[in-house]
Amino acid sequence: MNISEFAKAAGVSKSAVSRYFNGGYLSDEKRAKIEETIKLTGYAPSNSAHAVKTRITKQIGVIIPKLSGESTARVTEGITEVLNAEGYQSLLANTSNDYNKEIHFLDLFKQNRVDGVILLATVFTEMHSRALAKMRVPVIIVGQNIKGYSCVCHDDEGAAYALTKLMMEKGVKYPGFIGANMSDIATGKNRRAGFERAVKEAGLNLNKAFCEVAKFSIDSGYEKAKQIFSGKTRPDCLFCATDSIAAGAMLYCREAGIKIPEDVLIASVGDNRIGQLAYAPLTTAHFHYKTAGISAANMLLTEIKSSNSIPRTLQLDFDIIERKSTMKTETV
Amino acid sequence: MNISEFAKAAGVSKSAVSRYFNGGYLSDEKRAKIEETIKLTGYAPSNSAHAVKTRITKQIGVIIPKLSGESTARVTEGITEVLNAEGYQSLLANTSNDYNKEIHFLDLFKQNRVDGVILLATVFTEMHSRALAKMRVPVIIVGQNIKGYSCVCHDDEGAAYALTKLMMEKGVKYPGFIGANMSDIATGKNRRAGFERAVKEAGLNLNKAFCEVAKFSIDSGYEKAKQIFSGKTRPDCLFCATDSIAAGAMLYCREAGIKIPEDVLIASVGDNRIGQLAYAPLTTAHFHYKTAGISAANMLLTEIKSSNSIPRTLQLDFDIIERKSTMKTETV
DNA sequence: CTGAAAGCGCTAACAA
DNA sequence: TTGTTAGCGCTTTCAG
Repeated sequence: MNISEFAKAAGVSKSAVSRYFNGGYLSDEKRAKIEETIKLTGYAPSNSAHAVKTRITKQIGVIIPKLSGESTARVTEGITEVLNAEGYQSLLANTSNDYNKEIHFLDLFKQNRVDGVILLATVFTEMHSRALAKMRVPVIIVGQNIKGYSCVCHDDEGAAYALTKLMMEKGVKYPGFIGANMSDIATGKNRRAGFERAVKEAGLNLNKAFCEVAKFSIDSGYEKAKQIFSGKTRPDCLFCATDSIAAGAMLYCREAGIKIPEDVLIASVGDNRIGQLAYAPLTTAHFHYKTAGISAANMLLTEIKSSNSIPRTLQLDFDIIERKSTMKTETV
Repeated sequence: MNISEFAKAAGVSKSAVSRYFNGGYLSDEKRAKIEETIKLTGYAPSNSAHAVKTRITKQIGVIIPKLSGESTARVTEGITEVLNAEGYQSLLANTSNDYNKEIHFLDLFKQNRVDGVILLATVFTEMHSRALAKMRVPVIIVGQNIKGYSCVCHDDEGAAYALTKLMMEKGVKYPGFIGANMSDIATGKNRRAGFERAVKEAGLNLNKAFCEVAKFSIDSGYEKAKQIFSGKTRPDCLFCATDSIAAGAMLYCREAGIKIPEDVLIASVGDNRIGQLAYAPLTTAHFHYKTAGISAANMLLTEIKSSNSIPRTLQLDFDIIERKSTMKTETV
């Protein structure tokens, strides 16, 4: 059923119907007639046709690196919550950590004429800039701080620093590190920088054999921990870039009989549920992921409404949560 | 830029451009011209306009009860993966466990003229049937087995039975249960049924004081475990409807000094990552969530293509994974 | 193989 | 307040 048929059924003009749905002048009488006919027919106007005329789709493209991961899930949850509340819908694109797909989805979003885009970024390349430049709609980047774009991000360096420092203060001597790929500025580079700053401040040397780069998974954390702990000497503390990596490392430690925190302290960033319940509850930096999603969505909606606004960056703070994995009395 | 402007820029007719994008007859010469001009201008045809004409949006509405939860995330991941691969986009609607919102989103999807709907169902009411009846597109229901609809679901009763039986065989005498709301047929009713069947078969009586209903959260599991374990007598085994609930229960046990598996066996359904890493690794039934998502999406796509097909139900099997939380030698 | 033209369902002047 | 009308950007006959 289309607007003409519906208008006829209701005994009013197309315009009246259009006005009813878009809030124009309308007599109560016609309004009542229309409402009644809606109940009868279940008519709902077509978004597509509406979009062709108005160039407003009320759809937002959301690009995420993966769905089954607590942090991205929480960000996405925050995003969709405010988007839905404001009458927008989310076109969700999952890249499965393949950032070439980000470009692909950006193109798709262009065809869909979305009103805006939120990109949960990992690696940001030249290709990304080019693809984003072509989008004629506001874009918000979450999780990375990229010059020239509106961003919502976390204090990765600060969190890694605080966590590492907390361990340093327990008097450890041989710091270990399992990080993420350095091309991921926030998770890879910045967290590593924070770790190194704290190590340096403590006057310690970094043994390269204790430093590894893992993928974002428990399995990968397990493997890297195995490598690190299978040498003659072992670290007495381990900073992991993410909770998943730490979870994998802890799994290995349990198997290998390495005690946490007696033999090695462990800390990581993210505050996943997993860390809370682990056999050695994990010291972590709580990032406000959902808040990040909410903020990003609000930022986007603001930009959509005010058509042209300058890029701005929102950095969210973190909370250090100390749990058993670093609870060791000083041994200096 | 629209098709007319683009056609002019490329020196061809609108029809030629349309044919280029939709695969009609076209000379190589024109094809080349068009391709070149696309590179130059970055033109992409509007999905909305396309949808108005063809009534095909290439969008699928996906309704989920929540995003940050491993099982739904994995189902959704499976869904989006095949949808994207087939050139469809997912309009994601998160109800935050408020099933009135499901009706709302169904209405929205009608306006969006989505090509199909996938509903990760929890509670299914009369309102749902009515709303679904109004949709003129194929619908697949995931997670529940509902008469008259195409469904992809799990063997909830069987999994609960197998898990409970596994515990019964260890010679326990006082079964405990933390379930989900009975209005959720799959998770609430069926899992409870499986549990009770195994208990009955073992010739044991169910102490009502050891049975609780929890929400889908760690916190709720914790609270209910507290209630169950704070009486004079205690259960010596505990079946939980979900891993989150079990996780909460384990958290309480750890606090209360109740040893797993020495004092109480625990098992639950879902195989969340959390169970693997827990201080007492959790015995669980692995449900193939991602496969469910993939199957549902494929089923939907099939229905979309073949316009009219009869409802069918696909029930996925499970795997029992025994871990330490039930590893107790028989004490008969 | 190609272009002109009609029309998808809707909105938004405009004149009444 | 209202209805008429001219499109929005695209597809798709249809005649060439």
